[in-house]
Amino acid sequence: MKKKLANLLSENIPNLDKQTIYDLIEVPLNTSMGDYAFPCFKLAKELKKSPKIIAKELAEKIEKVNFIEKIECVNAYVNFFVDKEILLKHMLIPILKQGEKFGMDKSKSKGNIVIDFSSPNIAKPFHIGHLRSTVIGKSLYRIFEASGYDCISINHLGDWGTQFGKLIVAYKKYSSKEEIEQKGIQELLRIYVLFHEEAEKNPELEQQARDYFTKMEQGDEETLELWRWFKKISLKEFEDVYNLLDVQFDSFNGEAFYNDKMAPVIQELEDKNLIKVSDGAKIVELEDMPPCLITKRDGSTLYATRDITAAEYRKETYNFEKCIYVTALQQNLHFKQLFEVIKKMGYEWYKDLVHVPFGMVSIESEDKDKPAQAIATRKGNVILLQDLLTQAIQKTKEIIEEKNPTLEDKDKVAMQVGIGAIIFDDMYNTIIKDVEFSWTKVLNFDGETGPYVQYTHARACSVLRKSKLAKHCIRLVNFSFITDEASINLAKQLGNFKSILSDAANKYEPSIIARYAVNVAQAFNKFYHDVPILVDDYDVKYSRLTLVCCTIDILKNALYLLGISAPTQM
RNA sequence: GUAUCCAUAGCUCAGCUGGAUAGAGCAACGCCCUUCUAAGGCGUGGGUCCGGGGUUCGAAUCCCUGUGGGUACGCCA
Repeated sequence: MKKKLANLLSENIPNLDKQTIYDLIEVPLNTSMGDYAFPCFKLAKELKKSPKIIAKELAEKIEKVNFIEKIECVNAYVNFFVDKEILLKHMLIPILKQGEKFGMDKSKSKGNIVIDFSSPNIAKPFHIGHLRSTVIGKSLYRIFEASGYDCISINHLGDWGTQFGKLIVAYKKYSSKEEIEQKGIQELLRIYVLFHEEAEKNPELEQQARDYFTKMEQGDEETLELWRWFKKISLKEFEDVYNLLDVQFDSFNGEAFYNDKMAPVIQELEDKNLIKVSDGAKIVELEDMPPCLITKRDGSTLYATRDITAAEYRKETYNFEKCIYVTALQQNLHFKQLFEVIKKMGYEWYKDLVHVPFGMVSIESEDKDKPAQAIATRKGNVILLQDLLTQAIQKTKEIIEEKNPTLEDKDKVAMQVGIGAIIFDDMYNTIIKDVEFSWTKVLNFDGETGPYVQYTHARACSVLRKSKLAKHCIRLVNFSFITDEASINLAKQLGNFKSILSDAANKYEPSIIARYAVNVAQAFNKFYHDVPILVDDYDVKYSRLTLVCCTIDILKNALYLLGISAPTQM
């Protein structure tokens, strides 16, 4: 539609090329200003005439063609009113034809994208700080999958390091086999916190922890046995969480996986003359930023070493078009350094490495005047995801009992909606923003929330159910019966899906999908309120039901892209 | 100190590749269920777009600068 308009305009504007004209065309906020608008400011310079006069001349010059209903000139804008029937056809027919597949290019024809996300340090319980990476990563997975890529999800587990040395010390001093087997990760957390409390008084403990970790690195069977045991217990808990959130990983290759793969990479850095020795540590010097540490004074490896190794391994294994790291903003420098080292190694694919950073989560202070508190597992200042989800599901159940007590499958729906609320809340704002966790806010299901979108979807499904017409029956239709503003506005929103999806993919920003879902829901609710759907007149009813069907598909797809399920009743 | 991110309504935020009167939600107050799910819709109030310069016909948006806050900066990840 916009292209057609650009063609039409370019016939009348010889001094601008078609693409420029296309880019200049805007969609006015207010429908009283037409469906599309062309601002004439750019032309003013070239033609050396006031933009108002140009707009007026242009409006008179353009011949009316079939799809244009009216051309108006307001100030320096030429406003186009498109024939509503043609507009509706253009927006809705592709959705009606393709249904749930609309806008979802699952051909995997564009190559591979590796997404590294969630990646928690294990042996600590899953808390709200881990949630963001998990939820954003999963959404990006679906966004790129729907954009034609084959995605590979990698959980780069933090399953190696001094923290395990600490746990071994703590286990031997404060716990027992029975207690850990009985209480699982709760017990691991308890002794981990206790370790840090004791280590403040007795720094000797830290050294013991480092010694145990060194033993692990040297292949000491007794400590490795404990490590494997802790890892197994942790993974069990993580799997429960991933099942609840419906997240799957193609690979769990974490830090331990790269233990035996780093030596050749260090050698490669040496061979390429990138290594310098500073204070006994091996570093790579970088321009405009601090050097990247490759090995410690004692020869052991670091975070960056593992990430360089992992990047090379992933390129070899998956031959990715992009490799995306979903981590907190705090790791900005690390990734800048990592990408720069890869570049210095001579790999052109350093350009395909992308860091998608998100803001920090803190916990709202009970005293409102005090600042929010940082999450700190060591201090026990955490909100566990299990608790959060339990509360959200409980709250949902109460609302269902109150609003829709005869609903079937209450427990299932409560889970879908409660979890959906949490996921949606985490991605509704631009992901770079810091989040201050607040129980009252996260458990409020009014307004721009996941439940609002889900509710709208369920409402649309309900109308369709009551119509007694099957969804697949509602296909081609005479759109001349749709003339009111609420319907047309809804159709326009529905027609935006594809461009919203590509915008979200280009910006690595799931919030764009979330906000779009709310816009569609708002447009539908307005339509639902203003326009009776199940009326006696068959043609009117049928054409309005097309809008209902399209809304169902679009909302379902938008929620899918966010990793949220769309119940048909709630 | 250096780098980086952020600053828009009481609160949480959209808008930022420059364009028409700066938009939502929450909170507050008022209205709408004998009609398809009121987890909804409508209305009212609420703004020095952090300050100051600059570029431009035009700046919340771009550039410079100041302020306030977050984060990171060699042997953690």
